[in-house]
Amino acid sequence: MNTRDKIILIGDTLIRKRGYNAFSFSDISKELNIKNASIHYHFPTKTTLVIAVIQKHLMLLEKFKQNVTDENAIQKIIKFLSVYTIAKSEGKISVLGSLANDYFTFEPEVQTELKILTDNTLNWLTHTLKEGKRDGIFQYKMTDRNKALMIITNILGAEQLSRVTYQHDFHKIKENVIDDLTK
Amino acid sequence: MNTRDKIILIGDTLIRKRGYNAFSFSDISKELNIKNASIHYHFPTKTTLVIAVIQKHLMLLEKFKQNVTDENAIQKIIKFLSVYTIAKSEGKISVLGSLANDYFTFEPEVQTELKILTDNTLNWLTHTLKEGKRDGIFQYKMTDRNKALMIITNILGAEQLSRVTYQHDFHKIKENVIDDLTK
DNA sequence: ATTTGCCTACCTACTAGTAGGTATATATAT
DNA sequence: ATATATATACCTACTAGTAGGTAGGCAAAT
Repeated sequence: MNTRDKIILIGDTLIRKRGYNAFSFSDISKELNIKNASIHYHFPTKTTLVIAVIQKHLMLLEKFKQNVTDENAIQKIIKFLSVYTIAKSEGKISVLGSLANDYFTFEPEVQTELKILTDNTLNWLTHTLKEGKRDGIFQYKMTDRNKALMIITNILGAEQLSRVTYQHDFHKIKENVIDDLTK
Repeated sequence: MNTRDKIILIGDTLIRKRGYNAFSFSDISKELNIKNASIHYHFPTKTTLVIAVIQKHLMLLEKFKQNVTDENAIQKIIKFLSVYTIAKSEGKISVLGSLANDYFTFEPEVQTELKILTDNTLNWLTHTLKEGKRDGIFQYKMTDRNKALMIITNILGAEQLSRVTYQHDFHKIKENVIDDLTK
């Protein structure tokens, strides 16, 4: 892996473990054993780095969508949630959750990119729920987008809350989300 | 109001609007038109300030509990959720949500206080749900604590997500939580 | 006379970011 | 093949500004 990609990877981890405003370029440079100025060679500002991190996740989301296109709705949802579970087991919350928290401290460009990632995620979830309902796998009364909102907020909230309470709470919430959908 | 309480109030607002790691003592001193060092007179460290903020919310929670003791479960839940709605309309998320995000950047004492606030909130919610179920007002299959977890994560997640999407999403999620409980 | 609540004036450590230099590799022109 | 130019990826050394925090002084209230 080249240095640029390593910086993105470490930045991503720091954002999701500690938060955007709780890490500095020197955290990254120390881990890579290069100098602070060298990080600025690859990313002139912290803003350009966080945008690169968001764009990596936009790419990963597209890949994920393609990987699960042939599966049924319930399998899609289970795999979607397992992405958050795996990250959680490594002490990381989602970029979406972490950066949403710091939303008002960002420059407009970052806010725009984050909006795109959020909309993409929410749209995929909405569409997948609709598909599952059409196929008689899922039951719920509210609109598809509202159900998507309920599920995504359960996950984002669970990531946060289980930092304070117990890791186990995250898994309980995830199980409840799936049980509730399939009844 | 004395200066100490003003500092707590401004600190509280900054934490909930921008996050713990995105504000400094000078943000507070500028707003109060006093010097940076004077903040340190009241709160020797940033840690002591955030603890005072959490403890204020512990007090407010106790007051809230007392205020609603005579109401029925559904009214209790509605009033509980409206606390978050009012804050949201002022651009503030809950202390719980904001500080949970920065959990790993805190000293142990802060983590302990935050755990207490979280447990108190969760316990009250669990107890109120149980009460409503006993009285035939609420219907749900999972355990009381699990239901409490689902509701609180919906709210915490909604606070975050609606920063990125639309203010309106927060209200939709809140309505869904109440509708789902009462069916 | 002591406490309260602020002040001036400072400190150290760190932040993001810049200027300018260098070794190495690669591409191009002679 | 050799000289030259260019790009890459780092470096040292620096800047201006901010972070949290401290020492000691002073006026007013208790």
